[in-house]
Formats: sequence, structure tokens, C-alpha cells
Amino acid sequence: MAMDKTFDAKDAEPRLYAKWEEAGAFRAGANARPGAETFSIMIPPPNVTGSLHMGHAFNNTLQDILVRWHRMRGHDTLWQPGQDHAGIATQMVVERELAKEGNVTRREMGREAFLEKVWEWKSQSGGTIMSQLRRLGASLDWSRNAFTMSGAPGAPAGEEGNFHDAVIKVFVDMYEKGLIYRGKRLVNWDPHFETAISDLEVENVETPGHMWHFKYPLAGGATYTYVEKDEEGNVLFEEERDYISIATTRPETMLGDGAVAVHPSDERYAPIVGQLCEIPVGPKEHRRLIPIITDEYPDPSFGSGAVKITGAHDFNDYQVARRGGIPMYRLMDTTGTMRSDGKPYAEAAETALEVARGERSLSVDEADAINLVPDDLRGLDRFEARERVVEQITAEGLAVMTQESDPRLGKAARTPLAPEEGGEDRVEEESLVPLVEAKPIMQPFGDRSKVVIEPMLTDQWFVDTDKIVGPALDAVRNGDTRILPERDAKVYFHWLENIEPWCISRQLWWGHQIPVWYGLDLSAPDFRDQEGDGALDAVELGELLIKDHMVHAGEVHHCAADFEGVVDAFRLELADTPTPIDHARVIEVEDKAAAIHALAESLAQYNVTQDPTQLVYPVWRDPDVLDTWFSSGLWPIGTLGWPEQTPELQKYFPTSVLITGFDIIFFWVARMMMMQYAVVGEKPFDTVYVHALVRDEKGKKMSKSLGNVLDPLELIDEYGADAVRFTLTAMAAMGRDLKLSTQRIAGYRNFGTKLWNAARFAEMNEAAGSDGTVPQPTETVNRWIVGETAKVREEVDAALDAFRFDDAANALYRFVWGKVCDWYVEFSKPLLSGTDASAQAETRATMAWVIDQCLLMLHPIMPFITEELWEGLGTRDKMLIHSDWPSYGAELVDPAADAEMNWVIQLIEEIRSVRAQMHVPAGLHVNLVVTDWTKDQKAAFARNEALIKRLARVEALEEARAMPKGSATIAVGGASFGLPLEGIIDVAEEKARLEKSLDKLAKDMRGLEGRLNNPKFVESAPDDVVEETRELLTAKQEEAAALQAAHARLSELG
RNA sequence: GGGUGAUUAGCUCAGUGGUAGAGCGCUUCGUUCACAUCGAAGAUGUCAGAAGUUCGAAUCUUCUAUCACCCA
Repeated sequence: MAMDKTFDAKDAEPRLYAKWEEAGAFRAGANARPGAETFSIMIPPPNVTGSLHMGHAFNNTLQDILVRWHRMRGHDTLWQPGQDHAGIATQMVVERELAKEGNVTRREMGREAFLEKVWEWKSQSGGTIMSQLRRLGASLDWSRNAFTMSGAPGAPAGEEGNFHDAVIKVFVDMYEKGLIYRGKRLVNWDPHFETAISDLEVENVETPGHMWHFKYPLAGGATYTYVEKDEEGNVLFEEERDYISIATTRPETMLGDGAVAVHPSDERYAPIVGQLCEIPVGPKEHRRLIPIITDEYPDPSFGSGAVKITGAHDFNDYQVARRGGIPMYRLMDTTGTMRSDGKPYAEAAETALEVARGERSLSVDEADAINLVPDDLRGLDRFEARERVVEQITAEGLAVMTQESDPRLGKAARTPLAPEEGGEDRVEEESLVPLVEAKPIMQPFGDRSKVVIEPMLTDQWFVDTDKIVGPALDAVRNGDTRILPERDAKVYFHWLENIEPWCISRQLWWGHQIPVWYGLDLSAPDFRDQEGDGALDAVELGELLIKDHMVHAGEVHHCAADFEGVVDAFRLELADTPTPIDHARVIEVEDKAAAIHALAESLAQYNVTQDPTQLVYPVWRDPDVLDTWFSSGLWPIGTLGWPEQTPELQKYFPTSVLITGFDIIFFWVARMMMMQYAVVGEKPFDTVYVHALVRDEKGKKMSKSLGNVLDPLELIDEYGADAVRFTLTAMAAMGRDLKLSTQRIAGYRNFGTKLWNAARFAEMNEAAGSDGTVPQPTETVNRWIVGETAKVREEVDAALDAFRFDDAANALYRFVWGKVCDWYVEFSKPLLSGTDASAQAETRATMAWVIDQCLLMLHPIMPFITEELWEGLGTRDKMLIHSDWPSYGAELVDPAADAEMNWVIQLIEEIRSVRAQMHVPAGLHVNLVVTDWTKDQKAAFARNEALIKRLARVEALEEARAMPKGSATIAVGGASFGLPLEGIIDVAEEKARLEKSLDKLAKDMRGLEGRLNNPKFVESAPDDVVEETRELLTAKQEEAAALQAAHARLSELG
């Protein structure tokens, strides 16, 4: 067979992948030895809308390495594939598609039809990432591909899995255990998609913004002495004030302020704490008053030190408001528009005022019902409202003023002012302008919608994480689950120790609809059926509804896996209504409005017909769906068929390793830990390997807007999957970001070519395709390379065991290129082409074995080229992917052979170096003279003469008493060699070379002697270190002596 | 503001107490029968700075500077 000069990745990769897949090579348990230990990895599910990016390539390369490595070791291995349904992203993609096609909106279509579209889209485009992972060579068991929405109502054929059942079951179970509740809390609200979103879907971006400074006048014209002091207590500034100064980046939220807070230690405001101040916006006649309170949150050194508290629109304020019992007034609707519902402003403000005065209090829901947006601002966009608020305050003269030249205004400053009191300026001049600082602010944007996220107080479902966080923390603390690198365990602890309730509802359609049904709250315990006839006439019905208030304002709700499951619970709700209403048929309707309508209609009809069988009690299902992360949180068990006790679940759970990015430690890893413990009471994985980010070569995060994105598929096209994989692996130092450059990838592509050509050489010399038997050669060269192979096997296993992927890759790189190609292949040439038949045979066998070992050990990192060579080099029982990973070790190392070959290598390198520096023509063979060597060295030379001569271009060896004149001298391991170069040598140049070497030796020796002359070193350092140092010094001294002599000879010469 | 980490050759990075390393790039040489996607040789470092612990520090401690990321 004549091999090509290079590996054709484009041709081979798809062919080999198909071959593996057809052979079922990736199947769970493939190549497992009987009774083998199991090894399982769950893929972090990519979005079903997603396509492969560099992070995926990195993440999946590492997983594939582990999986292939374990599979080759005969372990019962599962790499579980799958995708998550990515609620918001997928819904957005499909809506966009709809818009392109025919301008039908989701709402126009209706929920059912829309979901049908989503499934349709999924069946067409959902497989993209799967085929891309195949390009990378990922050996996932595709027959088990999972999807977080499989088995959901409306799922088409081919999506019959039971993930949906698992998700719903977990929700119901957790609800029943009291771990899930409905409540009003502040969440990240996306005004574009009109849904709550997770922190992960929020991008905080530094944006040019403004900080406005306003005066909140004290109620009733009260005044106080405002005093500012320096650190020593000297008064810097003092004045009478009738206001407190507030800075804000979001003036429109002032409308919802519930208080002004200052730090308890802030003496400047101590005189006015407890007083009321006025929000300087809104109609003059209904100005709202709010209390000045103390809280730890305000930073006295920032701004004026006083903070306005808008509990319903800011996360920090929310905490302060909760601590201080401050009402939270919501100002916007779901689209981020200023509210226009509820009572007129005058009435709302009056209520708020009563609350501020302590005359009444509001429940959270009552506060939420109050609309404190002034009538003229109702219905405005939030940013427009901001402008109007600023205008109104400024017009009223309640903006803090400053000189036009104030640098904080962001304009060119003429005379910079010393900042005092957070920068307020009191110089009275005619050119005063409102103090509006131009400053960058961190602003939250929806990562999909790109609109500004609004913290909003809304009704949502929450997991009471406090109740389930314990086992997740303990597991990592006591080592049941290990997080690598260790630093990331700290991140994990930090987050879980400060965990907040987890908002799991989303106002979307694509997802697992929450299995909760609501009904109108009906009861009339005091009603007496005076006729006692078990029927209700018109009069009685009227009394029921009006006098006994049968229909209450609130709602009741019940949770079960399906509608049938809640019917009984709702019947019980009717128990305290009169017959026959208490026997009404429970039916499901669309929503609350439909329920009211259906109930009214039913009662009306009953009134006419007196037919109790027509009475219905309508209930409606919660329209919201669950956060995608809620379903992803069940990934380890859900993919294995839970709640059914499948054999796979028994075998592969808990899983062995999770490999994932640091950015989702909180969102996914921590939640899987909590969920698995909460649901099945077990850890989801033994080890979590957290990897860093792939960046561009300048260290910038790859992003579409920067245009520095490297597409892994393009890279695979250009360099081959193996090169991309090897690069990522070699750069995978634990916990460090990768700065990826194409140059580096090209370098590792070259490495593949190098391996290819070494194999090609072996094949040409009939030294390929071993049967796997470890050779037991007699030739030193062969004994040496067998030992080197054994050493690297141990190194690679140790590295992979410790998740040191880079160490494994680099060890193999050094071995294959630096040992096998640079030396062993060269050393083998005289033996392979020589006349000694037994040496030739043994070398062929050894080389065949060594090359095969390279293929075996490189396979997990470079699966394609190694499989191709494996097939090409010999007749094999199994494909490489299922071949046996080696297990030999140090017992194959022959120390004598090791020492001898190292000496030979050093000699060759020295000769080459001298030749190059003395400008000996590259092709010229020269003689070598030896004046001094040991018996062993002589024997070693004799054994390796052929290859030394060949590699160093030596014509012949002469033994001599003294070095001939004009020789260049070489000292190797105590032996003195020389190249007689009279006529060729440049004496001055050779002297310079020797001097340089001697200088370095002298420096080294000084250091070594310094240490050895220090009695404390000899006393306290370990014996082997002292011994090593002594030996090193002796060697240096010998070498120096030889070079010294050579230098002397040259000096005599002239 | 809080936390985590980084700072080592021109570049990208290994190196967790025992004389500073790799890859890439650079310079010179090379059409040697595996490979020019190659080979040979070479140059390049106050290991960010300061102080400490130690017989010995790139490595441990403290401080400083700069940068990055995460959380507020």
C-alpha cells in the first residue's frame, strides 16, 4: 500500500464517523468488559435552536476524550446526548419565522396552533447541533438522544419520550411537599417578551447614562442644619436646609418611592431621620410624603448618602423595603409602559399618604393595586416618562444646581471644582444649570430581546430553595461530589449559601405548562336554604350572590399532573356552598374571564330550567410555563427515563462526571444538585469539571458584534477535527481561559501530519501493524523506546485521571514528535536497512508496536487520523475506538538503555551543534576523535556507532592520546571528543564558543558550590538533593576541565 | 464596593520549595531515500514591584501596582 503524504481529513472524517455509528460503537455499554465499572456523562444540553460554537467544541472535546478513554479501557460507558427546549429563544425564533412568512402573530394564531408550529420547526431545524457534534467526532449514544419537551401534549411522533412526565411529576411532588409556592416577588422582567427571565438571560452592559440630583423637600417646611466634616471631624461645610438631596439614574421610578433611606451612622441626616419628605414630582396638590428611614444599604460616601427606595423596581431597594416594611408601588405594566389602570392619581396618592403617615397599612397585593403614576404620565413609555419627570422637577426648581463648568456634567471643564458633599455645588452664580452627571451605568439588557430589563414585582411560582439547598451544600462539603478546579467550589458555596428563591414560571407558551388550575373562590357558609328543598329559586340565588357574597374576590388553586387530578379538590372547595351548587360539574375553561362567564351563564340557566345537572364550576389552568432550567435541572435522571426505574437509571446514575462551563455553575450545576437530592435523594454526579472560556487570540470574549468569532466548523473544514480537538485539549489548563489562534491549530495539524508520516515510514519498512504483544527486544534502541512508551502511558493516564487534559496532550506531543519521530525513527534506519536479520526483525516488531501505542493513546484526542491509520497499518480484530487501552508501566523501563540512549543523543546533539557553529558544510562527513572515555562509554559507542555516524555525519572514529591541533572539543558525560577541523576551523570563533560555554559552566558551578559550602544546606536539605547537587557539580567540573584544556590548546596555536 | 484569579521568552502559555520550560514566531543553514504541514543549529527571561519565611522562593506569607472575570 502506498500511503499519501498527508491525511485527508475532509474525506476520512465523515467516512470514519459513519463507520463508527453503523457499528454501534457509541452505544451505551459498547466495548464493555463483563462486570466492568460504569462511566457515564450527561452532555450539557445545548439549546435546540443552537448551533455549535467554540465553547461547545471545547466542552464536548473534553467529554469525548474521557468517554473514549474509558470505553477503550473496557468500562461500561454512556455518553448521553440531548437538547433542551430553550423556552424564550425557541419561541422567539419561531415568532420571527412566522413574521417572515405571513405576518401572523403568535396571539392571532392561538396557543395550540403556535405550539404545533414550534414542533414543526423543531423537527426541521432541531437537529443542526447534533450533526455539528458529529463533525467534531463526538461519540455520543445518539440512539438515546433526549429532549426536555419530549412527551409533552401535542408532541408529534418521534418525540414520545417521557421527559415531560418527569417534569410535571417533580412539580407536583415538590408542590405537595411545600417546596414550591406562588408569590409576589421582584423578578427580572423582559418588557419585550412580557415574561420573567432568569439572571442568566440578563446581560449587564455598561451604557452611557445620567445621574440626576434632586431635592426632596422636608414636609411642612421643616429645616435642619446640614453639616459636613472631614475624617478628623473638622467642619468643612455647614448650612440650613429644608430638603434632602437624592441622586438617581432612573427618575421615573421616583413616582413609586416608598421612603428615603440613609445609613444609621450618617450624622448629616440624623436630625431628620423619622421625618417625612416630599417626592418632588406629581401634581402639587397631591404631593406624596414618604418617611426618611435608616438602613445599612446606603453608602454614606456615595452621592449625597441618601437613597430613594422604590421597592417594586429595584433589587437593592426591594431588600430595603422588605426590611423596613416600606410599601412597594408598581409603576409599569407588562410592556414597560407607565400604568394606566386603577383609580385616578388623586385617590391613589391619598391612600399612599395615609400609609406614609402610619394611618393604615397595605398588604403586598393592595399596594400593588395602587397606581401612583400621575394622570398626565399614564400610558407613557418608561423612558418618555423619565424625560417628563425630569422636566417637571427642574421646572419647579427642585433640581440640584451647579456651575456650567462642573466637569461632572461631562462637558469640557473650564475650572474644575473640588467635589464636596458628593459633588453638590453651592457657589451662587448666574450660570447655574441642573446637576446631571454624565456617567456610565451598568444597565441590564435581555440577551434575546435587547431591551432594558425592568425589575418588576409580579406573581410568580417559586421554588423555596432554602428548603432544598442543604444536601447540595453538604455533598460538596463532605466530598461526595467533587468540583474541579477547587476554586469553583468556592463560587458554588458562595452562591448556595446566599441563595434566593428560584422563580420558575415564565410567561411563555413554549415549555411545560404549570400543572395548576384556578377556580373562583365560592363559599356561602351562612346561607340557609329556607325551603330545604335542595333547589335554589331566583330569590335564593339573588341572596346568595348579593347578601352572602358567594363569589369572593380571590381565587383558589390546586395542583395535579392533569385536570382529572384536580377535580376532586375543587369539589371540596364547593362543600360550603348550598345544594345543588355544591354538586356542580367541574369543567375546564380557557381563563378567568371565561370562568366568570361560564359560571354566570350556568347559574342563569339553572334559574330558568331548575336543572341541577346543568350547573358547572369552571376552572382554568395557569397559562404560564416552567423555566427551562427547571427541566434541565432534572437532566441526569430525566434522560435516563425517570420516573420509571429503567435499567439505565439503575446502572448509570449517579453519573460519573459533569463537564461544563463556569458560567452556569449557579444556574445549572447547583440546581441539578438541589433537584436531584430533592427528587431522588442522591447526588447527580461524582465529579464536576468546570472549564473556562474560549477567547480570541487577543483574549477578547468572542462575540458576534465584535466579529471575532471563530466558527469551529470552519476551523474543522480548514484544519480537520483532530487539529481543532488537539488544540483545545492542549490549551485546557484547569480554570484558565483559552486564547485561541489559528496558528496554533495549524501547528497541531502539522503534528497530525508528522504522526501520519512516521506511520508511513513504518509501513514502508514493513514495521507496521503489531498484534499488540509488548515486544521484548535486545537492541538498546528498541529497549529504550519501549521504556519511553511505558513512561508516557503512565503520564497520560495520570493526567487524564486528574482531568489535566493539557498535560495528557503535551506529554503525547513530546513523546510522538520529540521521541518517536525525532529520534527513534532515525535510530531505527540503520537497523531496518542493515544486514542483521534478527535486529531488523526485532526493530520492525518494536516500531510496529510503538506506532500502534501512539495511535491508541492519541485516539481519545485525535480520533479520526488514528482510526484511519489503525485501519491502514494492519489487519485488526477491532476498530481502534474499541481497542484495548494499554496498562503497562515502569516495569518496561530499562535504566541502562535509558542512560545509554540519553548519552548517545547528547553526543549527537553536541556534534551537530559544533558543526553548525563552525560552519562545517551540512553534507560533509568529518572524523571524530576521542581522547578520553570510560569502558562503558566505549562499549556504548560501539553499540550505537552506525546511528551516531549517520545522524552526526561522522566519517570515522579515531582514538588518540591528544587532541589534534585545530580541533573543536566536545565534552559529553565525562568523555572528551573532538572534531579535527584544521583548515576549516576559525580559531577565534572556536575560542569564543568555548569561552561562552565556560562562562556558563562557571556560573552554574558557583551556584552549586555556594550551596554545597553552606553547612545548613547539607544539613537540612534531603539527602538525595544534596547527592544530586554533588554529582552535578562533578559533571560540570569535568566538562569545564575538558573545555579549559581545549581552550589552552587553541591559545598555543595562536 | 465585595469576591476570584492573573502578571514567567516577541506572542500564547506550562511550571505548587531544589540550577527557568514548551509551542508558535524570529535568525542562519539544509532538494540526506517518513514528513518542506519538514529537518539541523541559534538568539531571546531582574519569573510585575517591595518586604518577609526558608539552607534554598517563579513557587509559601504580607503589601503595592496593573489587568481580567464574577457578584453587587
